[in-house]
Amino acid sequence: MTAACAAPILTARSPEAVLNLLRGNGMRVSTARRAVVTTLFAAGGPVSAEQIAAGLDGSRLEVDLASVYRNLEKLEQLGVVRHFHAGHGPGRYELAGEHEREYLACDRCGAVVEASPEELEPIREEIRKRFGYEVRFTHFPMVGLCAGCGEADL
Amino acid sequence: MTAACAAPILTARSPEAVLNLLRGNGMRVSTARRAVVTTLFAAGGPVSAEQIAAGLDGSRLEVDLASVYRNLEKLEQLGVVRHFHAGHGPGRYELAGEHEREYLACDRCGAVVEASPEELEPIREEIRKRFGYEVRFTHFPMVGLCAGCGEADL
DNA sequence: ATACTTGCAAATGATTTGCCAGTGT
DNA sequence: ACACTGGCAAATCATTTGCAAGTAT
Repeated sequence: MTAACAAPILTARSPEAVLNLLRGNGMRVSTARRAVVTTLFAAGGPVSAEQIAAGLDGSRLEVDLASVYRNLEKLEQLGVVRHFHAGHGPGRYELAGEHEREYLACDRCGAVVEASPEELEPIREEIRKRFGYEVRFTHFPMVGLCAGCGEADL
Repeated sequence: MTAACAAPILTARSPEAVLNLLRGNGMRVSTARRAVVTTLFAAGGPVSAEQIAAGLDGSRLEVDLASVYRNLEKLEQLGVVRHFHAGHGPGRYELAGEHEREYLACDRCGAVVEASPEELEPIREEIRKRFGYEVRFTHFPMVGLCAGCGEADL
């Protein structure tokens, strides 16, 4: 196999673009692989491996879960996919863009909002100064209560 | 059984104090229970259920893991114990103090440092303002690279 | 004596791995 | 043809649950 590219190659515009990218990296385009990719495009946001396996519409499993995980892993190595863990529950996968994404997750309803590294920089800086830690909310988002759940709490 | 107290009752000074607290709440003091409590005191910091079951010294399992989890759950309901999830890997349990604790975890080496809600308030405020989220790093710490691992990274 | 507890086994949920048959190229 | 893949079953990891036997009170 050709050497895998660890750094994100480019923002994939379409399922076909990704599929070609795969071909270019010595990977084959199988039905399962195609399903994972197109489902990821159709989802338009973070989804679980199980959702991908079910083909979004929650119907019967169209692709074996093991294959989904194996494909997601490879796609992630190619920089086409990324995933994060929002509290309890399964990991969430989505197409990777050219810009890094960080998140905030609601502990109660599971809602996830995206944040850009730039707008989180002041926070990162504060933590860096105070604790010497370089925090990232890309793989493990910040967890708390979203506006809605926070109100319901009072 | 007596109504369980959800709010933290008091800071437990000693294993005996906790054990008495349990008795006062209609719980019995069994060998397994005693082991969990004393191990928690001996640990002096966050440990996994497995470590507790092994009796710290990593020897053979002294208490069944299921019992450890069951006990930790009850102790947590009583406000004597708390736990958090630092990235991948098992949850970490420790004695609860009177003050709430938040954490920062290193994604690479697993190191966890404690932070007080007060020193994190500016960050909480920033997030509140910017996203309307009320974040807490008590159950899901902030994750990143600690000073040591960050350097090794460059 | 009785209810609370335990150990052990089996079940869960998320994810990974072994294997061999199937298929892109 | 041949290496890459997929499906399926079994294995892992962390945690939970069912149960019958054991024990604190």
